[in-house]
Amino acid sequence: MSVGHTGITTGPVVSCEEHVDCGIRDVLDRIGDKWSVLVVVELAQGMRRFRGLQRAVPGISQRMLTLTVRRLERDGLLTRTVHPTVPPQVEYELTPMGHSLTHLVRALADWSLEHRDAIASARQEWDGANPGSGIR
Amino acid sequence: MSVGHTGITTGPVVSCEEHVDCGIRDVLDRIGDKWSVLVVVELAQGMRRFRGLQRAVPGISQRMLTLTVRRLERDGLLTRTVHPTVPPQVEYELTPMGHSLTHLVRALADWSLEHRDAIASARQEWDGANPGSGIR
DNA sequence: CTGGATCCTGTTTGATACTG
DNA sequence: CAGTATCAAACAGGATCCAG
Repeated sequence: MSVGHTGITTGPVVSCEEHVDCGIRDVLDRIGDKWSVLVVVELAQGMRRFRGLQRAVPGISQRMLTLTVRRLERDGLLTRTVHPTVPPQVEYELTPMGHSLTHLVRALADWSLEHRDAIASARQEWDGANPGSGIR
Repeated sequence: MSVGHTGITTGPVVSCEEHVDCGIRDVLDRIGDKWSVLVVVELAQGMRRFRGLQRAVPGISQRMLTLTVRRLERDGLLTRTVHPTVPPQVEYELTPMGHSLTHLVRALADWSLEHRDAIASARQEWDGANPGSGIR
């Protein structure tokens, strides 16, 4: 560490002016995939079981739901509680860190809603000006 | 999912009353890819040319930079200005909407920095408890 | 019910070579 | 400098079958 600007050694508040990558990639690799955000949003409303999650997130396959919750569990964003009953019962619930992530997701949703129209028209205009460009 | 079923509507934790997907997918498809955020962060500091961008985003290939800026241009997040000189000069600059996106990116970076340690240790712990699971 | 294991497909990305 | 074109590798995701 060579930055001694404020004399603080371990607690840099945010400064994206120095490095392009401020660790954003870590978050995006986590929530940027196809299903994680949807699962987190559903779990924001309370504990869910496997089937409940799958029903709540239409279109997700068994395989992808398993992979998604495993990754979220690995990152400490949710807990997985197995009840050794028959048939088996597994409960998924957000951790405090998982709940804090929902605030970020909220910000994402807000920005999305605020600009979706502008983006849609920008796309339409661009596609009109650049026919057959292959960009999507 | 939200209406007509058993009333577990435990309050407005997240205001996604109608759909689990509030349009978040639109944003994530846009900025969730490997390079867009890095390009946007670099452009947040001002106008850049093609080579400048490529130098500022280490590891990006010519091809991916081209694709990335084209998509961002299509979505109205940046402008591409061609100067018919020799050699050619192309300037990229964020639009107002692109700048507003940087605020969201900042929120992402904030959350990331705030929780990166907790996530790292959670991963380490999980990996220790689940050897050879193949999850990453 | 909760997954693990396999196979298969489309998309994304990187490397390389070439152009105006 | 600023791309385009092409090929191949890597990966994510879906479908299906099977097990505890």
